[in-house]
Amino acid sequence: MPSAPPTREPPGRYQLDGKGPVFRQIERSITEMILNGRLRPGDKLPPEIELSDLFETSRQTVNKAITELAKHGLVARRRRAGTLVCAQFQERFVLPIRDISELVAERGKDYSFEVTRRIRIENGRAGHRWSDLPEGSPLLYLECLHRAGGQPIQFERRYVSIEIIPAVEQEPFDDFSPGRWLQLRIPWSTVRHRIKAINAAEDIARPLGIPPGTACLEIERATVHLGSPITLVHFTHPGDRFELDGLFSVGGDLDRSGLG
Amino acid sequence: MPSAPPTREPPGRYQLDGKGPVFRQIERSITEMILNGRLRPGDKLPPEIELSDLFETSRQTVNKAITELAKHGLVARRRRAGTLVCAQFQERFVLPIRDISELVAERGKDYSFEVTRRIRIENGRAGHRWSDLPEGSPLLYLECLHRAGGQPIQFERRYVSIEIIPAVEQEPFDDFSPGRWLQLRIPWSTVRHRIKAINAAEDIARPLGIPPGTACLEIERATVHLGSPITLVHFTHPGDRFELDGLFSVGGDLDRSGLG
DNA sequence: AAGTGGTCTAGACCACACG
DNA sequence: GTGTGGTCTAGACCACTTC
Repeated sequence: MPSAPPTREPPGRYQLDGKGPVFRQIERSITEMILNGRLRPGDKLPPEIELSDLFETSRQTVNKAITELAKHGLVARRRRAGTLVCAQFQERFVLPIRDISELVAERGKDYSFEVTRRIRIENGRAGHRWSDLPEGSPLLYLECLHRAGGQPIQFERRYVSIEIIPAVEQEPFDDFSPGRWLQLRIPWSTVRHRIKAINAAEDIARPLGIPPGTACLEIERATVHLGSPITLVHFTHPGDRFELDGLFSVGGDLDRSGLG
Repeated sequence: MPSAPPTREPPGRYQLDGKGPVFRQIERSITEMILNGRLRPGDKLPPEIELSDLFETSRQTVNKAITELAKHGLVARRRRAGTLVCAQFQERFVLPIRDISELVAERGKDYSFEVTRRIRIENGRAGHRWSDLPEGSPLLYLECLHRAGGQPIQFERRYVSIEIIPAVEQEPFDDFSPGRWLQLRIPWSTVRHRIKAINAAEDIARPLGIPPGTACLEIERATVHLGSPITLVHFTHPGDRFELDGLFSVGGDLDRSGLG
């Protein structure tokens, strides 16, 4: 270990630390001041012009830094009024939703899937309905079981619009799961997710190998491309075998977390 | 309505549409080309210098636009190699997690809460454990029921570190729920979420007024500030009264969705 | 009216990665 | 080496919005 620097500045003045791009240094400097409480919610930051003097840089560079902070919700900007530290960095938590095969692989288990059912139906018939498409639209209905280390971990029920993706009728899904296959073939532009807890009904409990009534996490995903609904899928996971999780840090990685 | 423009360009060349800031126009132009399939995964975009000629603007402006697209995952940039259209706009879905009182208010129902239990404990005793803190740390344990239109919608069990937030011991939580109170008082810097489905045990089912075994969505949130764990909370929601949802669109709002 | 952020320019130097 | 993106500058004009 080299000796400590001669003077230990109290962290967080309008001051650069020389590490990395200047605009990142500015971001860090101000984020630290907010986290330290040196800048408190409602406080006004100096105008860009003044900050560019304090940091001895151009106004563009300051603007880039502060605009970034505003995107992350730490400050709010308004012309004439200036830049204010947000009352609360909003409840801006976000949760990533990832592909099951990746998650399984990441945990070092074998991933496998099996298409267990595959029928052509018309929308609205036989208890199948996808309300984003008109009655009678031709659909492919798929059921697919995903396993981690041999144990069922996700049961998938999916509708695919045959009008939009005619090729789906011929596809055997030997190499790729329906989700992957679609992902590789069709770009999406809008996706809606809904996440809820359900008690597993008999038809879901059986393939998953769990007692009926077991709590399951259900993720619904509706995918649209340029206004056309492409696929609607329900992923069902036994509650004791799967959870969503996400870590979120303000300003990137200032905080070494303190969490396991 | 003015008359339609004389020529209808096929959408998506390297061309501006005159609406809004130039860098947004560039973003739109390229996003459209990707969604249209005019630019396909793996395709290389012209270098910034060239784009700045095509769009008749400065390189800075082009850079700002493309950097944005890269952040959204539509393209990947590498020095020397150039800018490539991503194979798949990754599974970059994210799900916002919001405060229950806001959600309730948004749906036009009355929100209320009630602190139903409040005890001081030492970590690791009497069945209470928060593994991010050492054995024996003084904690405040709170239970709190949140209602929407009189109906229980969220049951909250929370630990607060008394060492970090001594004031919490005196706080009656009359005006603000524990979550709000902490939010106003303590900034956080890192948050971990876990979401799973559970069958409601008796002690949770009773306050929520649901039969034991009912599937519930459980959200765990651990909050840390500058390395110090602040609070750990479990929110439990009856599966039939609550769901998380989120809509995600590529490139902002190009797509009018096609979803209800 | 004036202060503040929003955007744009033309040019520059640098860092990196590939050939 | 050389092409490409990454960053920075000094200056400019404009658009809000509050004073």
